[in-house]
Amino acid sequence: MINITLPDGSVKQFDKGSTPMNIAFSISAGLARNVISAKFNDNVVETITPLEEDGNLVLLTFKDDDGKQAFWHSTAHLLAQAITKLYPGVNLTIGPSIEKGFYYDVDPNGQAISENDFPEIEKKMLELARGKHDFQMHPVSKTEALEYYKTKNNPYKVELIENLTDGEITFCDHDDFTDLCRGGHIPNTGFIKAVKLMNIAGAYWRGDENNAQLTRIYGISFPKQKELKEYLELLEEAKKRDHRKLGKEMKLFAFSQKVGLGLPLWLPKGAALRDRLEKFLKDAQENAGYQPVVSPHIGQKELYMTSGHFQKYGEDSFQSIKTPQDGEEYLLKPMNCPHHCEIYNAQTWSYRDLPQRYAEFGTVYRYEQSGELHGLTRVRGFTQDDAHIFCTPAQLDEEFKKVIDLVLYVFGSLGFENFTAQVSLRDTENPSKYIGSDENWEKAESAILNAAEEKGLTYKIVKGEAAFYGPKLDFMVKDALGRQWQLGTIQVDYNLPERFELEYKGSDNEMHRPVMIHRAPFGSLERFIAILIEHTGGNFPLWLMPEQATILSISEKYENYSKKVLSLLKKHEIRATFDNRGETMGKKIREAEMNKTPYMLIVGESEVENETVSVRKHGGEDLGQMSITSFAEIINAQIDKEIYKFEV
RNA sequence: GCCGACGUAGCUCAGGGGUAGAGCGUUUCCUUGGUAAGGAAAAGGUCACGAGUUCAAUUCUCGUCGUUGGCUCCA
Repeated sequence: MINITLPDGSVKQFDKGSTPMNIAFSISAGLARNVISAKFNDNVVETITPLEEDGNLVLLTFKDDDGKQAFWHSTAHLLAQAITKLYPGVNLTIGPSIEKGFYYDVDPNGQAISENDFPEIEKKMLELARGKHDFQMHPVSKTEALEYYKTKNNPYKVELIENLTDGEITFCDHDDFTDLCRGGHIPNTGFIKAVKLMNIAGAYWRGDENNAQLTRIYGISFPKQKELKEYLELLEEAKKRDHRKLGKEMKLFAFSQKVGLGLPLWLPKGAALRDRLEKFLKDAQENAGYQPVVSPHIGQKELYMTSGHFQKYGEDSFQSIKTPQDGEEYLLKPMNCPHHCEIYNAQTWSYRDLPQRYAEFGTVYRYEQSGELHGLTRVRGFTQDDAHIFCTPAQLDEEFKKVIDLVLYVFGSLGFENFTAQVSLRDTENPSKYIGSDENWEKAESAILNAAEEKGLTYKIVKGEAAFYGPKLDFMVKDALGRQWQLGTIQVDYNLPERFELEYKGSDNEMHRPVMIHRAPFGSLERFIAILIEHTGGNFPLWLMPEQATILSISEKYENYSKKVLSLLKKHEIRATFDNRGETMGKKIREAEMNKTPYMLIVGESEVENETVSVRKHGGEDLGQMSITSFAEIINAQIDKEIYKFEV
């Protein structure tokens, strides 16, 4: 007998070799019908895996994340089977589950698979699924496994197997299909009732652009048709929040082919929104002891040779700017830090002067790959809310923590609660990607980890994601479609101070090297605003809204009074417009609703008589008639609630 | 940069080898209206650009540019 501990803490005895499915049955038949996977001692196992020892068992259904993963991974097998049947000769590679669904990478071996083929593949998959074929794992020896795929002429699987150790290699069979697989399946294909192939894309084998390009098919599946329908509807809703669509509709920004790829143009409403965000952060930074600085948009090539940026990125960047004089080379500024280092170097410093915190909304230009450009989230010209803190090594921890506070304040004020903190460290196996000594890197990395710990951040560590000069703490936020973007970033840097020979005089009367913190709470204004648009669906906090109120006159007769209201609102610093067109009230309200205007002020005979406005909120709530002053109070109270001061 | 899809009016999109359509928006006229579309008329397009096939190309083919979904990259 073995003792199985269930999630509720209860311990039950079962025969040795009982499977999770046996155990599910012993609890209830209903549960057993829905169990698709299981976790034994934190490892995902099959529902038919015999359990041989005591342990904790979690039975998983499609509602559990791990259950979904098993479900989707199993569907990937099904996709592979369908493709193999429809396109004999394709070479299968890998087919994992992902956050939302699964994909399979195949080498089509010269055959063309396109989106047009999806319906046929989906049909085949469902047809195969209906056979209720069991997924069955069995171990194979390395020799056997290699033999199997060599016969099939599949170099990809052979490569995968060669990197595995004998004894840990398993195949998974279902129906007449066999695939190399480490496990995590649902009991049988019959659970898969709804399948949708989402898109097709090129992907490099093993993610290396020097390797062959494979065809990747993305898909998603569900136990019920209804769930698929709901998922697709959710996707449609998300698309409505796309910042590229809303940015155009709300006249915030535009792109022009004539101006150039990835070079955003800010229209008046968007520029004003940006301005408000800048002012918001400038106020907070002033309270936090930052000093504004300004540096030019270009700098001598030599500057970026000193920093190392040119050696690292020069080839793939905008090329140098020609001058009438021979031998002069200037570059568009890709980073503000070299300039700020020279600002620090403009005078001599004592340890008593540190930290120096230099802040600049600096516009930088980077030649991003054309395929990578994406609305405002990935552009070639953008403005960083950049600052560099020059401090003594002893001040580093404190300064770093203060920056975390500032970033959290910014995110909190703008409603970004669902961020991921990511500590990006260097890839120690690839030292040529980085500059500076091991000692400096270790100091910088431990400073970040300590600060993140002390601030109680939940963070994940990613090796190999550091900047070339130092490790980072990044704050990542997802867009409407679930794609993750880096917004805020804080970086510790011992290396640029060395390269720029930055110094201060210590209490010991000797010269010392300061440490630098690079930081940007927004990251870039462009990307931040893009994500803000997607999170709010264009319904920004009132203090950011381009248009806070609009006056809708019931007829043109009330033009004079409406204009008076408009000027009163202006006196109260409320951004308002006046719609005096000869349209019906229904139409004006509809348009204001579509426009996302937070407050509609209706003006007719009664309002003129009483010197009031009738207030309708976006969404339909009727606040009734009130004086302009009362309305202004409501607006200001709401703004005060939304935006608060950053205190150090 | 790589693989795939797409590019028709200001916007959203339909169409299709014989030089174009809808809705919304715009303009004008009628209507002067009380909480999500009042009515009518008009203007508006080298069908992204270039080449090829064809009697004829916006439609088919190729190329370029752009957009887009991924991959790679991201100081």
